[in-house]
Amino acid sequence: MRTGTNIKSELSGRIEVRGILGGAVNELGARIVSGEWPEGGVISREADLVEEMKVSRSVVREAVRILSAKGMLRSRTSDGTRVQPRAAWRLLDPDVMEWRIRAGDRKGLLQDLLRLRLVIEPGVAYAATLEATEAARARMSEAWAAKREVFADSDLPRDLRRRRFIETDLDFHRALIGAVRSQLLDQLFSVIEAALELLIDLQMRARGYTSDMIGMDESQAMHEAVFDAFIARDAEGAERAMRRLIQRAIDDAHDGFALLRED
Amino acid sequence: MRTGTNIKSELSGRIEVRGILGGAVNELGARIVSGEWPEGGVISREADLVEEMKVSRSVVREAVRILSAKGMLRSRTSDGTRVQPRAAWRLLDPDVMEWRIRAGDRKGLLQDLLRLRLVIEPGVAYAATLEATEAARARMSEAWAAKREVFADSDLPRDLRRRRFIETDLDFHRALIGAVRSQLLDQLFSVIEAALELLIDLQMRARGYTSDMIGMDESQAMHEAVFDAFIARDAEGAERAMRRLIQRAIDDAHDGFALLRED
DNA sequence: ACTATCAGTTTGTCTGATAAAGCTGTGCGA
DNA sequence: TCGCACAGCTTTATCAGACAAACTGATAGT
Repeated sequence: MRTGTNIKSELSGRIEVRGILGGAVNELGARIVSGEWPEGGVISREADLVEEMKVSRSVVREAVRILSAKGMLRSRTSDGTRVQPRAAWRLLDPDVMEWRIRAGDRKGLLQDLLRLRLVIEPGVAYAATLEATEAARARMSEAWAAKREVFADSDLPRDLRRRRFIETDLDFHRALIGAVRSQLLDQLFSVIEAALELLIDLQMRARGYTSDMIGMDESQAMHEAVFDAFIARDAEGAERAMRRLIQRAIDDAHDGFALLRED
Repeated sequence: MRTGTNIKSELSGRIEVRGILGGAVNELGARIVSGEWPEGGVISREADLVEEMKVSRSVVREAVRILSAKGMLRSRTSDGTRVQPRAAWRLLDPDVMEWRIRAGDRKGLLQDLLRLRLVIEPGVAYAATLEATEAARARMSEAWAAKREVFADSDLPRDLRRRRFIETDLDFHRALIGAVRSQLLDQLFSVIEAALELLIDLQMRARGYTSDMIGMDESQAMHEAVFDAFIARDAEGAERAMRRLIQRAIDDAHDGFALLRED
């Protein structure tokens, strides 16, 4: 089942794009986020795109439709197809997210994503603690037990342990979010999570090493605080503990990215 | 500029869809959310859609592409075009949101949206209080002053006052969110806000009356508590006050919807 | 200065033909 | 009997070309 590597090549949740059209969509999407055309500016005419990309007009048109559906383009007869202002883009769409991540400005995106998590997850912890059903409480206990077990198992190979640490960590957060029972929240989190995963992965590759597990102990203790408060039905306590946890992740990420280029 | 009515006919942020294609996209989108085809089931073949909708094959294909870009459909040669599971739909996309709202299950959607607000906005208040720049603090003060002025001005015609009350209320929340300086958060909120607006509007129409201003005093006092804590840089206080505020809105909405059909 | 009109540009829509992908049943061989 | 290669069928994918419609900007007439 598992691929044997924890390297993610693509952000999950994306639309499957096969064939010629898939290539055209990705190319166009990448060209747009790259800033090849300014916001509000017209892109190449259909006829020109046909030549540039060596595909038929129908493929060009369908690709443009897809990008338009994501808020990135807008066509009008005789005026051409224009790049929409970024504020109109579906920034939370996995495809848009991936193009942006690959196009650069990873630091800004990372900050934005982590900030979003910092804003949302404490509230999630609060609401989950108050509203969890018995089933949800049981699921949380399982997730915590699994996380704890992996943490304690020092016999595991370093790499496998690291992978399982991340997996059980994600599952812990997912279980908490699941307790709130909101489709919108589930989806929101899955996009944030996938984007962070890709971002962090690219980051690690760029630095040419697999991050070690420094800070694991603190992280584990902080998760325990969240879990304990959750079980004790202490919503405010869970909220505070979660805030500390995310804040620490942000500090770590900041340190990690500090070595990088921009800013 | 203003239309003279505060009735919203369409959710803001939607892709502009003109012409024949626009009609086809909306029809197909509506048919999908209506459950005409089960999740995972194949929809009509291209050739059949051409007949059903009386449009050309290119229009059908472009419409399908747009819906696919929103995660609602997926096409494969020889297997047909299938409705994707709801979890794959871009639920936060304004178009998808509008189709869902119009298709029914308004109560479930309203609950989900309000729950999302309840989870997010206290965290927003917390982060905004900590991170606001001087400019953001000034903007908040303006927003609060405007809200206060409208509230105090009992000379305004009832209808106008109500409208301005809602406007200044929204602006208050927008100013707070702006203080966090996150594009993703801005966009997330704008979708939630637009959806709630449409939902509440349809609700009021359904009940055939314009909601009066009962509860305005309490609402105003709660906003004041948020503002005061924000100004005093009391992040936890702002968070708590915001939570009370949203919770009350939820209770009100629940009362309002209680008269309705389902559940 | 203003308006109606016309020519030109670009996307929108329709049609038909062919390619490619994927499913399904058939029959051959072990 | 089981499994597998293959052929035929279904459906979407891609290409090509023609004409329609929407909009722009220039121009001519008042």
